[in-house]
This record gives sequence, C-alpha cells and structure tokens, in this order.
Amino acid sequence: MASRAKATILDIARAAGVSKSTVSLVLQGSGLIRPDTAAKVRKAIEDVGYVYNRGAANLRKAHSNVIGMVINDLTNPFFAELAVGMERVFQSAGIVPFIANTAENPVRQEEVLKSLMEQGVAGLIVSPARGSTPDAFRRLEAAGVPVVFAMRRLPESRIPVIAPDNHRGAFLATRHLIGKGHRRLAFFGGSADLVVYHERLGGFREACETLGIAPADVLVFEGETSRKGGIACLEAALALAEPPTAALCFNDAVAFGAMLALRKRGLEPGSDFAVVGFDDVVEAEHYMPALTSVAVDTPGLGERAAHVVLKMIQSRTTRAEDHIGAVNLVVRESCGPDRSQEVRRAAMGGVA
Amino acid sequence: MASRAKATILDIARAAGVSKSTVSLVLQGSGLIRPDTAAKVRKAIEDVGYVYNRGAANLRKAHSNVIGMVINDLTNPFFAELAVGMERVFQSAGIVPFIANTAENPVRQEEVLKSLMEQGVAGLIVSPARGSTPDAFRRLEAAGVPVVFAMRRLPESRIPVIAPDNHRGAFLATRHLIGKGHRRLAFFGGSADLVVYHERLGGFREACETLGIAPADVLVFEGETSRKGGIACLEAALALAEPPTAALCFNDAVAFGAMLALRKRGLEPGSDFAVVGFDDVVEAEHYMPALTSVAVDTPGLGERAAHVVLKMIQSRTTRAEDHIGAVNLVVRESCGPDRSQEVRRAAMGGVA
DNA sequence: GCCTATAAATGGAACGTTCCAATAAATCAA
DNA sequence: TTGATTTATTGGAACGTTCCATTTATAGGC
Repeated sequence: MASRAKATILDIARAAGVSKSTVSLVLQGSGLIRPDTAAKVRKAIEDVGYVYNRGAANLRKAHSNVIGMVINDLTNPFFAELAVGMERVFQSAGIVPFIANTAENPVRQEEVLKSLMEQGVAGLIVSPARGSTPDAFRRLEAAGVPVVFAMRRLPESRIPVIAPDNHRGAFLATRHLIGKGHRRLAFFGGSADLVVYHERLGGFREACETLGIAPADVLVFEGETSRKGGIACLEAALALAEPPTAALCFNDAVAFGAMLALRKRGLEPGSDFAVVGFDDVVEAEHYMPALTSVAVDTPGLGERAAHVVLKMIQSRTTRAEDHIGAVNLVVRESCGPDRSQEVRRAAMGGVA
Repeated sequence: MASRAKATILDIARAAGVSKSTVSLVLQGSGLIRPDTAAKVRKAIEDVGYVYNRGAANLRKAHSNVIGMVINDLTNPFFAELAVGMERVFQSAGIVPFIANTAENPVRQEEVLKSLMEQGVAGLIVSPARGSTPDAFRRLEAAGVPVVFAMRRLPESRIPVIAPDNHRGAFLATRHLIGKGHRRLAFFGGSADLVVYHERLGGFREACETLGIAPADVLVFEGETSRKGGIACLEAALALAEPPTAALCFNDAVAFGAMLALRKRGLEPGSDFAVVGFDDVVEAEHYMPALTSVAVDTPGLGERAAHVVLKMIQSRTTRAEDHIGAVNLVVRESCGPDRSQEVRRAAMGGVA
C-alpha cells in the first residue's frame, strides 16, 4: 500500500519550480547552481519522498559505483574478518559494497558473478570458491571489470592477488616446532585443488628439509579445511604405528578440530601433542589452550584489497601488482612441551 | 583493456539477423519464439559475449529481482548462520541476494538502506542495528518495499518480525538453573536499547519470581553483547560481597567471555559457577566445557524470513504475520555441579 | 545605456531494455 | 484460391536519468 507511482526527478522539478536538469545538477552536488535554488530543490526532494533511481542513472553514465565482494564462505570467521577490513575502506569512500556468498560452490559462484555483472558492478573483490577455474572469470575480464583476488589465487590467472606470504608463514611455524624438539611432523588439512595449500605445504616441506628432518618423518594428511577435517586428520595420524608428535594445520579451523580430537582421547594439546594453526582468527587466543598460529593480518589484507580495486576502477585498468602480506608467528600455549615460554596477548583485545 | 563498447541487445539482434524484440523475448524465456530462432539468438549472445543490463530492464519493468539482506554484525557467527539459512532458499528460487553489513551502526545502516533503495530492491530482510529507530524504515514503507525484520524487532513498528521465543527460552534456561539448586542468579550482558534484551530478561525474571527466588537474589548486569562484555559482567559479579552462583547470558558470545574470565581466575565453569548461553551457535558444543545454551534454530529462522519476504513480494503487500520460532534448551556441561546428566551431540555434526 | 563576460538554468537526445500494438508468415477450413 | 485463425516476429514509445549545447539572467566595463 501507499505505493503511489514513484516520484521522479520531473516531479520534484515541478514541485520546486525548476527544470529537471537543475534537479539533476543538485543531486550531483554541482557547484553550478545557486545555493538558494539548491535548497529549494532539496526541500522538494524531502517533501515528496523522492528516491534516486541509480539504474536509470547508470544507463546514461555507464559507470556505476557498485562494488561487489564475493566470499567463498561467510560462516568462516576468517572471511568475515576479511570482509570487515574491506568494508572499512569502502565506507570511508562513501560507497556501499554488496557482499555475496558462494558457499565454496563454483556453480553458485558462476551465478553470483553473472548477477553482479548484470547489475553493472564497477569492480569486484573475490575470494574464489575452491575448484573454480580461470574460465569463470574470463567474462569479467572481457567486460573490462576490475577484479582482485583476496587470500586465494587461481593457477595461471592474470588477475592481481592480495594474499599473505603463505610459504614463509608455514616455514616459520615449522621451524618453531622443530626448535621445540619435534622430529616427526605432520601437515593437517587442505587439498591439492587449492593453490594456498601448495604454498603452505611448500613452506612446511622446505623447513623440514633444510632443518634436517628425515623425509620419512614428514607426514601429510589431506582433509577438509574445517574443524571436522582437523578431527579426521588427527585420528588418522594417531592411528599410525609411529605417530607424529606435532602438526602444522592448514588453518585455525583445522587446528581447533585437532585439539578437540586430542581432548576426546584424553590427550592435552600442547604438552602431549603440539598444534599450530594458520590465520590467527580472533578465537585463537581465546581457545583452551590458546592456539599458536601464523598471524596474517586479515583485516589489513582486506583493506589493501579494497584500496587496490578502488585504484583500478579510478584508473580504468584491469591490471595491478600482486601484494604479498607479511606474516608472523604468534606463540601461545598449544605447542611444544616447553610451557615456560608462553606468550599471552591481553584477553580483552580480541573483540573486533 | 578489451573494454570495447559493451554489446547491447541490438548488437546481438544484428548478429542473429532478428529484431531486438525477438532477442528480448528469448532473454525472458518466452515460449513464443520458435526454438531454432531462439537457438540462433543464444548462439549470438555467446559469441558476442553479451551481458544483460538489468538496470535498463528495471527501468521499464519497475520490478527488480534484487533482494537485500542487511545484517548488523557479520563477524558474529550467529548472524552468519542466519544469512546462510536465507541464502539457501534464495538460491533455490534462482535469485542472488546481496548482503550488506551495518556493523551495529545506525548511521551506516541509513546509508546502506538508502543505497539499497536506489538500487531498486524488491524486498529486504533486516536485522536492525542496535539503537535504530522506526524512522529509519519509514522511507522503505512509503516506497512500498516489503521488509521483514529477522531476530530483532523495533519498538512500535508495523514491520513483520521473524524471531525466536526469547521469553520462553530464557524461562527454560533459568528454570534449569534453579532446578540445579542455584538460589542466587545473575543475568549477564545486553542493554536496554534492544527489545530482545527485555524479552530475555523478562523470561529470566518470570522464572525467578514464580520459582521462589527472592528479589534480592536476582542480579542484572548490563554489558556489551560480546565476549568482552561477558568478561566484564563476570568480574563485576564476583566483586560482589555475596556473588551469584550461576548466570544466564544474553547470548553465547557473552557466555564464552564469562567462561574465559572464570578460567582466568582459576575457577571451573560448570562446577564452580554455572553458565548458560543463548542462541546455541555451532561453537557452543565445541567449547571447553561445552556450553549449555538455548537453541533457536538460526538457519531455520533465516529460511523462514526468506520465504516470508518472497511471498510478500509476490503478493505485493508490505504486511505479514510475525513468526515466533520454537526454542529448546540444549544441556551440556557448563552448568550445575551435577555432571552426570551431560547431553552431547555428535562431535561431527557442527560443520555447516 | 550598450557590449561583453560570467553565472545559472534549461530543453532535448541518448542510454538499453520491455511491452503493446501491429505486421508477416504459416496453417487451416472452406 | 480466399478468408479466417493461429503462430512468430517486429517497430516504436516509453522508463528516469545525464550531459551537451543553448538560452536566459546577472554583473562588469566603458
């Protein structure tokens, strides 16, 4: 109800006693119109309850100010943190980004991208769904829409990437475990269809190799990148005749799963089996025991991605430099028998 | 680069040797055109790399198929779960919803709503930011845009609400605590500017009253609805000369905070102090100890909200019935000294 | 006062679709 | 064959903006 025919620019022109062009100018904040005329127009807008039709405007302008964020898994707090970082910069640029979730499903991703294109997005930040191919983004490139990948990259794609230094992060974490005296190490979770997996696994392997772990003592367990996957990996590892004593996990969710499974078997994460996570989500420091993890500054990467896409839009290009973010290992309580070296962050700090 | 002038319906008409009207019909899947003509057109679309301009279409149609989900805090897994439920039904309806985050900020919410309206949304699901007034939604109503509130309601607004039975949930939880022998009870977190707060607190109070707790023994601590808030509430409570022995928390985040603070003081949640949460997010069962919480079927409520808004759009109305979802208490390990009655859900079940 | 320069406001065409009314083509009845 | 009916296709006028080229008002200089 009350759905009277929507007011247009013409209605408010009539109400204010000016021409539609004048109204349009006012709407765009042009300095060309006299302040009192502008005021008159603005009042009419208010009175009539006019709402701007961006679709009509874009028809003429061919440059919308819509930016889309395509996220592969919104329920993973890690990606929610990423989204929050991006929003921060978009908000201060006065633009409202639209978030869409692909739920790690390439088919859904295709739908989402199509819909966003039809909507005429000016630019896109995408954390691609697992198993998506460069093909899915061909269309975007053809249309000249600026796209940046966040956190994940695709094999052989020319789209710029904003991601942490996965290789180095994994290397640091592994070196730490070895430094604690562990000699038989596992890598938990992830699967080969993710480029990130190879990067992290690569860092793990390099550390093992250069620091003198025998090839037979480096164990790799693929699995889901979730708590569930972590549980499964741990079970598999402990079923071995000669189980590992420490694990680097693909991400924090996997690490949480592994710790859970340890507890269920009556083992204490940290002293009985060392666990290191990756990403350092806010829960990591609140877990029991607090999780040692590779911090990647997720919101910071989100901000960076937002800046890059903004700049790409502005300079009408579809290319940009990759950005590899610095990482650092945050040592807490979940690894190594040596409990004297605990590092604690203030318990109040983690509520974003 | 490659940003050649975008192909329009006319270009593909030319390429296929038909009229633009025919192309339009094909695009809409009209059965009026001969199958071989349609095929010809579709091929041209593919060849040219045409992308549909929904803005232009909406100009004519005045009925977009865009639905917006306005969420007050995306980093709270609870709301992410809600969003996931909604997405499920939208996906099967073939529509891509756009999510926008207000970060619990009424000003940002205003921007978001404005932007969504300008985009010509067909309908909206909103979990309003704390402290937002019905005024913020007046404009939507005037424009005849169907809106439903999810999880939260506004005082004196005629917009339909999909929410759990907060009063009953709080009542059940409180009764459980009293049944465990607790005689001095606290309510932790939340603040009076949230209708939900009054509902939950109301249930708590009613249970205390009808089950014979002396008014002097019911303690209320307002606070942030986050882990941080829970920590603060617990500190305040234990600072009392005669502290409570159990607390019902506004939500699970507050409960996690409270448990954290207990641990930090060397107290064991469950045996030394009983804690009950609200919402039953997936982490609740994975916490140490597993959190007793009021389950509200968040994704289910999301689905329901999506269905309602879809029906409203279809029947061109802006009114609908409220829906109050059933709740039930999931008893785990975080409350009462009686540890023999643990209820455990399968550890594998929680990964959405 | 007149001419010029500047400032402010305006009409009209275009943007890419949809949809109605109209035409063209195919089918059928006689 | 012709006319009537059905089936496919099409031109043209909208939809609500923007922006260019104009027009009109205002001010300055002499």
